[in-house]
Amino acid sequence: MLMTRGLRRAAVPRLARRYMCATAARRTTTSGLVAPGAGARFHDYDAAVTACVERRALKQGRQVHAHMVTARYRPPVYLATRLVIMYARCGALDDARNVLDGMPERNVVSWTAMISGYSQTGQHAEALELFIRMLRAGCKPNEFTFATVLTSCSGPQSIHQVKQVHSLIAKTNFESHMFVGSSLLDMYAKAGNIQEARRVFDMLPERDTVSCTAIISGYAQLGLDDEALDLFRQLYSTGMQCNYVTFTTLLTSLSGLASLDYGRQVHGLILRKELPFFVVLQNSLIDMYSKCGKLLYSRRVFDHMPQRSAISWNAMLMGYGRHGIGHEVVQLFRSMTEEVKPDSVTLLAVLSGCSHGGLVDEGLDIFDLIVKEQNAVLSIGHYGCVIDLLGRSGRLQKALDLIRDMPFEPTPAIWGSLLGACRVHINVSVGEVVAQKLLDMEPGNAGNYVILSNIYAAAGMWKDVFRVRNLMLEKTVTKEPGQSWIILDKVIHTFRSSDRFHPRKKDIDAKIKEIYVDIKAAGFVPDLSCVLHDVDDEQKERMLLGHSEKLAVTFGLMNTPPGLTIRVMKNLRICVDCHNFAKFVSKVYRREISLRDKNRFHLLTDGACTCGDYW
DNA sequence: TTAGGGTTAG
Repeated sequence: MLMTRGLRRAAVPRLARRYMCATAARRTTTSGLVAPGAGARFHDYDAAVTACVERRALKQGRQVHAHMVTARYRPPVYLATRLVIMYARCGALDDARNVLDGMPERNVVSWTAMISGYSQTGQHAEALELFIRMLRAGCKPNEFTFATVLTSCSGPQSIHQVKQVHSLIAKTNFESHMFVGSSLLDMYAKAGNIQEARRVFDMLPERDTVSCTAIISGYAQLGLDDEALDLFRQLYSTGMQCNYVTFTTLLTSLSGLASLDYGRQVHGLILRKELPFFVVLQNSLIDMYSKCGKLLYSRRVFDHMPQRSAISWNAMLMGYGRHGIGHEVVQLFRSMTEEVKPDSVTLLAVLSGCSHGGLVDEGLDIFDLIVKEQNAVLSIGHYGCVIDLLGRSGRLQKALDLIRDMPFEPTPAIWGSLLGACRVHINVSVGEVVAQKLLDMEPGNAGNYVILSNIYAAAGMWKDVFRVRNLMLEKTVTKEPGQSWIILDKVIHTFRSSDRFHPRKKDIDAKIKEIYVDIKAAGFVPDLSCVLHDVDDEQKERMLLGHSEKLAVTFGLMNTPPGLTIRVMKNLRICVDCHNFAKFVSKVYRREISLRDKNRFHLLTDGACTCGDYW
């Protein structure tokens, strides 16, 4: 009876009503006497709102709120805060904000709940703005506020924002609070300052799985895979507890390193832990095996998954594409459409897979089909893939037309893709137009000069090769330092161009000279257009021999038994001369060579490569 | 009384 006093039954949702009754029963049995009044109504509303918060029941929550308004009930701070939380958790941020703005006084909980609502829906500017309003209103943030607001320090100004929030935190004791510290170090790492992230981590009085995972993830996100792996080993040996997020993070770094042995070991650890099924973790395993060159293992993981997300399919499609297995890309894509809806990444994976797999027309057909049937929103990346497909098939003019007609300003990557096609199809006229665009856009990028020089050299236009070299000398050109690595017995051996400091430099030099004689006898001709320095031909040959991937292949040949595949990784795209070198080594020494460059795998067997000399 | 930290494909 009491519970419906002043509350029309029909207006109160069933869920809320049930909680109201439960509260009434409790109160009746404990006190034995329940008097009607404002106190009773508070508990009814409180229980009802709590039920809605727990169940994310927005509709019922709105009804309870409407009931308060109709009954002219003015909720106290606590209850109004619960309403803010209810709306914020249900994603109804405008309603949450209305309640917050209408509160005669607000506490740290109501401010924080609202900030959290904005953070979790990606409205970071609003979150930060509200945080500032909170400070101006004289409300002191607590550990929850700091942990929340830090997650909104993103975007181009993130490092300054993190530093500002950090200076506020430093005035409190919250810097060593586990959640605040984890959030702080995570944001420093995301903003690119791994040193500061590490400093915060090292200062934490206690560490848990999340804080350890956050710092490892920080190294992984910045591509510092070696450091991520080292830190994991160190923390693991001192008793760090791992969960599925830790393993997912670690697998990302092992993928980057292409460290198959560690990858398998971690997989074994995961199996022994008997963790429940997590899609994200399995997706990481698919990606790790594919980037380690073991597609069959990826497929095995993929096939055994009880559930798959679009990301699982995309990871598998990318894997086939990366290995140049075009027909599997197309076949898997067809199966995918029966199970889940392809997304924009799927289209990228299929287009790039068809391009790398040599299935030009199939790729163009799928592109037309998806664009027509699904009204897909196309990004510049999709256009890049189609331009790549047209370029691969030699339809350079069509590719040029598409660049002119597409609704995006062409980026250097787009022109670069076309320039690569001009090199493969030795098209000087289009190549010159494209190169001019590129040289205007990024005059300091050495790679563009090299490819233009390759084109002239392939066409026998030696005067122009000379002209490009002089052009390059006039500018200050830079090149990301190339490095290659090979993993033998879990030890990573890294080589830089003309590595002078490798402990086995003498042995490697002797072996590479021996290889050079052998492959030259089999018909290898060095491609001097890959060197643009103003030196004589003999010196050019010496410089080419210093390329990091040649050193790594040579080191592999020296240190692995006959018959074993040599697996080498490179951080940039492989150069024409090194590709040719590897082809001859595979033939003369009867060795399969797997070369993973920035974009894809080259599997070289008996003088031929799976990329079909287009990459 | 309550708000909170780490993760996968390109």
